[in-house]
Amino acid sequence: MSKSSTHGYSRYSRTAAGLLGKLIRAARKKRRLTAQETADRAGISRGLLQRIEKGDPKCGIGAVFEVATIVGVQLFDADEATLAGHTRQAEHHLALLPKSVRRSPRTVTDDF
Amino acid sequence: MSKSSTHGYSRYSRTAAGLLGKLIRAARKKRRLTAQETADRAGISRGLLQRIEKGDPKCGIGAVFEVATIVGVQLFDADEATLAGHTRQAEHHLALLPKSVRRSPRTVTDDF
DNA sequence: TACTATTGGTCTATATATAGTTCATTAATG
DNA sequence: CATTAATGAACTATATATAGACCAATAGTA
Repeated sequence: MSKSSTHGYSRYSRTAAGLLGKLIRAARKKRRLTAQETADRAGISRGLLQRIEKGDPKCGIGAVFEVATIVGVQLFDADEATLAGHTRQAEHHLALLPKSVRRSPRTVTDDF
Repeated sequence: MSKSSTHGYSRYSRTAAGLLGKLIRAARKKRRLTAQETADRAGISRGLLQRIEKGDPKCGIGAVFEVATIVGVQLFDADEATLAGHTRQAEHHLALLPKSVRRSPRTVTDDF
């Protein structure tokens, strides 16, 4: 973090992470899953689950996705197969784009 | 990671993280943003951006959300205000749920 | 084709996320 | 009301994510 570092990321990112955490927590309780059992199923510690539900932006996205899936919160509201389909589509889309982004030649004249 | 640790998270989580990375990469190139400039705007290193676009599940969710926002990939396809509204709704929903999940009393009889 | 920005990869030092405890408090349930 | 599972909040040691170089290969432009 080379930027401000005082508050880290943008408000939007923090809001999004916080919302996801709350959705996870609500879904977990709705399904009557204990924090410990949920953590066990996800293969993480109970402490990390607490941070995830609190919306800590430093949590690994894999751990968050894992927990979200377990408690039934769908990020892309799609199953595995559909997701794979979207992946192929994204790859196809990506293949059509230039492989490296060539920045505007900077108007090299460097005038003053 | 106390589980298998050989491949880490579930296939679904890895697919989701990978898809998100590809979407970010495609969106970045579509907007003609170089990796370096995007990383600078997000306040992260170029190396981390590479890992994010590659779908590395170990990347912090805050960093991923930050980059996603910058290149225009909306996780919740909603703006800041709408997100805050959803947050309040989640909080309300959460307030109605029992504060701690009481596991089935285990049929304590411990019979045999 | 020549030039050079962009990218991908590797490596190291540092920061920090995580697991795994412990303890106190809370709140379901009987 | 009593019991005790569940939670929240520290704390420490270890694993590892990250920044910040570096270099080589690629691929846009002119």
